[in-house]
Amino acid sequence: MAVRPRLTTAKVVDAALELLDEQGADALTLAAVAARTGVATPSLYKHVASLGELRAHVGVRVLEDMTERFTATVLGRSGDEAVAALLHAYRAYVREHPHRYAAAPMDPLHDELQQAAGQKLMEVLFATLRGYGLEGSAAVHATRRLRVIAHGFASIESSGGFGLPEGLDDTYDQLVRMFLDDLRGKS
Amino acid sequence: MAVRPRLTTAKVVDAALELLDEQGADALTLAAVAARTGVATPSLYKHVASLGELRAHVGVRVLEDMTERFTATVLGRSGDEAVAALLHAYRAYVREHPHRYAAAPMDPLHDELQQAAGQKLMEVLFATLRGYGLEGSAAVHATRRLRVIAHGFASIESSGGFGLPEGLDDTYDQLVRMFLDDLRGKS
DNA sequence: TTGCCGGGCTAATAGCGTTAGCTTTTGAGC
DNA sequence: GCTCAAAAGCTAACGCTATTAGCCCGGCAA
Repeated sequence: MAVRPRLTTAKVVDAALELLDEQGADALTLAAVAARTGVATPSLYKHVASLGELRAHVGVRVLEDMTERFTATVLGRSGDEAVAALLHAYRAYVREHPHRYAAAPMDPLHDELQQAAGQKLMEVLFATLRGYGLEGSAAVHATRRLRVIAHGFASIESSGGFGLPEGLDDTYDQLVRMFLDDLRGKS
Repeated sequence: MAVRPRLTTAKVVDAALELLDEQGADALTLAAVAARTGVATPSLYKHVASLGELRAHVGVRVLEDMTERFTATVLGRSGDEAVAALLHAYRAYVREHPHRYAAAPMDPLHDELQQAAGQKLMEVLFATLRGYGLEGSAAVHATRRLRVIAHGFASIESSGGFGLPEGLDDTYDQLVRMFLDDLRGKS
């Protein structure tokens, strides 16, 4: 019979991501990944140290995915236009892949495996705020405010926390404008 | 021998909250709750329908707890002072009880059991914005922006997502000021 | 006193992550 | 092309989880 191609860590993570997208975080189980990759559950341990490590790998993929999207969005833009585009791209990503976003680590810098991917994503956010003349800690604070708005809104929206979805676009536009006004207002 | 007092749903939830505070969400297991209440695991089902329902009850408690704290904070204040106090109380609560906050439902209005508690908490936020002359949907948007800032910052901070904790107070102050400026800026 | 029923119990099941140990397959060196 | 070691699969098993079924005791009502 046809020999199936050997399994790799990357393929395991692929399967995990599919499962995550389709059925949510609770469905991301080693048994399910094994079934999808056509292998017995314990065999996965040849490619992944534990469920926790698999989750960490998934987190890295999500961070990379976001970095790619946001980089493409911001490229060729600057100033208010870039910031607004970034914020809208952030929200759009979470709407398209809610489970994926929920699986993204909030503190990637504290994990050996995720540190590099986290750093790159942060750099995109940081770079988008270039051109506002922010120096030193002011740039750090501004990046944090950006994250607070993007993550705050997206996480509440994606969990249905806003009650009725009515007027959510307006709410987000107001947040974007608030942030831009704030950026311009303080040196 | 001394008859131990009978178990009630409230006591089960009490034990669950203790466990949550002390050891985090993953430690909130029926076995652990049973051990703490001095009962066999299946006996819990006489007071709680499932682990999911227990979690929902815990969520209600957290919402009520927050409502109480925030109400006390806002009472006797108004305008910018009230809003700033509320935002700082929000952050303080999450810092004091990170696991508890993480167990709070983000969409309480969509759950029969949690709806009332969620409504009350929202009313406190809503009422705090009284006096800014916001009418109709403008008040809704403003409340949403408030939530985005409070939840966004608190959830990132409590999961260590800001990297170094340096200057976090300043970042938060800037967010508070940004929100207040925004409130005053638009009618 | 009788009987009911609420709230405890034990036993059992299915599913999970994980480990141990065996077998098969693969690929590199002679 | 053969050999042999390492990589990668497998089955069996363990302990933990939530959950269900069924029994039993003790208090309260008729």
